[in-house]
Amino acid sequence: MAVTIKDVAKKAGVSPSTVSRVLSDHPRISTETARKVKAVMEELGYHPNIMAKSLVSRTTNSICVLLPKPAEELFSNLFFMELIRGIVAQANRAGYDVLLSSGGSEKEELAAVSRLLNGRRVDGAILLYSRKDDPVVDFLYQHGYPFTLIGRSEEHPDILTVDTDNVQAAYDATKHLITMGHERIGFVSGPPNLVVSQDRLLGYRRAMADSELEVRPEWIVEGEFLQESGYRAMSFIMNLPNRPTALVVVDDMVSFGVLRGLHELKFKVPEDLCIVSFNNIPLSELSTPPISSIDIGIYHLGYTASQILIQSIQNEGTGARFAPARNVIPHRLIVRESSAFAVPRK
Amino acid sequence: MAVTIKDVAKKAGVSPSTVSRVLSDHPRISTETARKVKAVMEELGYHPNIMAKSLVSRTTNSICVLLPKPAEELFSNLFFMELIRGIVAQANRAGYDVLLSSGGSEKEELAAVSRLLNGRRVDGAILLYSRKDDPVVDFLYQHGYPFTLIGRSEEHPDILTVDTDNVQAAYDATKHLITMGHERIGFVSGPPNLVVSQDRLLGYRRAMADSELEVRPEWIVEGEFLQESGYRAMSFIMNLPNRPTALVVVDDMVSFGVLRGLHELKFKVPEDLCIVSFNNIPLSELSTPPISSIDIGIYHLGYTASQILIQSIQNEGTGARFAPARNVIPHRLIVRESSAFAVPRK
DNA sequence: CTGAAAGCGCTTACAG
DNA sequence: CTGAAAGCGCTTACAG
Repeated sequence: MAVTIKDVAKKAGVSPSTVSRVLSDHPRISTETARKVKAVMEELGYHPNIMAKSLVSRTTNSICVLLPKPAEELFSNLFFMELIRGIVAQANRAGYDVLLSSGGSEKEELAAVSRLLNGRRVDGAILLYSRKDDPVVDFLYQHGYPFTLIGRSEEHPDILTVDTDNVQAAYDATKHLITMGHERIGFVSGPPNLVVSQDRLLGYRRAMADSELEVRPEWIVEGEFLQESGYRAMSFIMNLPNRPTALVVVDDMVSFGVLRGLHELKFKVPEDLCIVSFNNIPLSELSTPPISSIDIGIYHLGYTASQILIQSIQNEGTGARFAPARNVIPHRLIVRESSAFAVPRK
Repeated sequence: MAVTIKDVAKKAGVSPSTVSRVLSDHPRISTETARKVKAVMEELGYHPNIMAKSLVSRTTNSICVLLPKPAEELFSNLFFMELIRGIVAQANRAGYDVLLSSGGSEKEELAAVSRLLNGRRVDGAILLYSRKDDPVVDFLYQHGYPFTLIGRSEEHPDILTVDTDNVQAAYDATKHLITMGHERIGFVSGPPNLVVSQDRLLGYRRAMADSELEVRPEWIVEGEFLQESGYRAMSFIMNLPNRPTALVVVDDMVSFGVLRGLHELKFKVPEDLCIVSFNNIPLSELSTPPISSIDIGIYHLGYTASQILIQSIQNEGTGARFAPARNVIPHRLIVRESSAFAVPRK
């Protein structure tokens, strides 16, 4: 049987209320009493029961993170791990625990969220993905539970989100290639129904248009956030009659596939084809050649998501809102060897 | 204010006890009553308060996973993510929630564990690393809390662990190279104080000894579980007068460094040097060339760790023990291009 | 098969 | 500054 507040109270010759007050550093407690009670707690090895505290305080000091279903694991595990590291680091710093949840099916996912939030096991949630018409988002939104979306929601512009300005990021990536003298630039995209694919494609188009460069439909290939996509895209793109001299690739993992495909086809990077991609996962500087990539600050995204979620939990009821609904984490282009080839001027 | 058991009881015209019994599928409840109560629960949108339940049942249906400190993040994030995926999948299936915790310093780590276990917030813990003289292990062990170690403990042979037979795995890897005709085989190791480095080195030595092959000290290089280590090792090893024709490398990430180093030095894999490494992370089949690797079933390791932990939690008190203390997950060699070069017979 | 009562370990107005 | 009491939402012997 664990030591309770009563045991401490009895041994210290005070009431349970007093022990509780010492525990929460209540101001109106004499230094003497506090000292004595603390000594007894130490002596008895007292540890407050978190569940009991939660029950009465109606707050859990926990948040949950919802992993996407395996089927939708479009990004690399590296991406999620980095996100989670950021979330856990910030949450722990703020005194919050992080609960991980991953539903098998969409139904299970919703059931899990309902159990955790309705069951008052966590104070809020972070969603690591943004789908269209997500029932989980609807659930959280309708019940008024605090939550943060890593990504962007088109349906609910007022919910808390942390995101990259993907349009601008793609614009920057494309502009970099244009500055290097490239005029025929292709785009290897992800699943067309994902907001991130759309945004990055749009940024690419804008940069091309701003420089009055042609975008041919066959230069744009859609696929998954998987190496295979990049791999497969190469045999198509490199066989085009007037093929691009550079590519903007939607994700580093896809770029790995691109590199492998080019290697097999005996093309050289960056001489035959320049590449810039997104996310700057740790491996992108280790490939042969190292890949130029837009660093979107994954850890920072997670860290911020946790921060604004906890803020909104703690300000619940007060109505105060410190973070804007949409939080954009700055990105920056890291230039490496894969784009280090200037096209000779004609 | 959320709907409680009392609200349901009142509306259904029964006592709270009955509602509670319906909730836990108590056998001695009439079908009629159960039906009615369930209907009311549905109607009112009742969700049991998990904290209240935990408080009285003295069990949380949660486990925590302790991430290694950033400083000790020797393995790749990919490795941990895969482990966590396995843990979360099994735990959720068994009706358990998973709490993630990562201490900044060793002190914070211990404080977190103490808070979670002593504070009865979780029923048990999984440690993702095995250090020597780990105070966290000592703490859990002395308090008799259920926990599982992913790795091997030399100090406490009786604690629950899930592990790879690393000696055998390294033996197999080395034997594979020997079978291909290699006689001068080197070993790129990890930090010498880690059990996994020691075990794999031992397996290598045994395989070499069994085949009566010489092991020269300069063929063995120690480092970190980082790409840099492999990278740096190459300029040393490839400049040896009588250099190896094959290498056993302690980890796939290190192999990536090895490949990069060899590429820069203009050596070809597998023609100039064959490579076999460990862990078979998803990327090892995507490098140029794809790396032969010992698949240690990372997801499976996590899955099993969760399984035996939850088993031991549920059998606590009964004294029953279904899993042996040490659980070994089988490994297997995946041969790829990096070792697909047979040394010509002399 | 069902209910009244006690209790899990804590907090917090209300008094004093 | 401190204590007695009520209560957070649930479970579970004990009766009947």
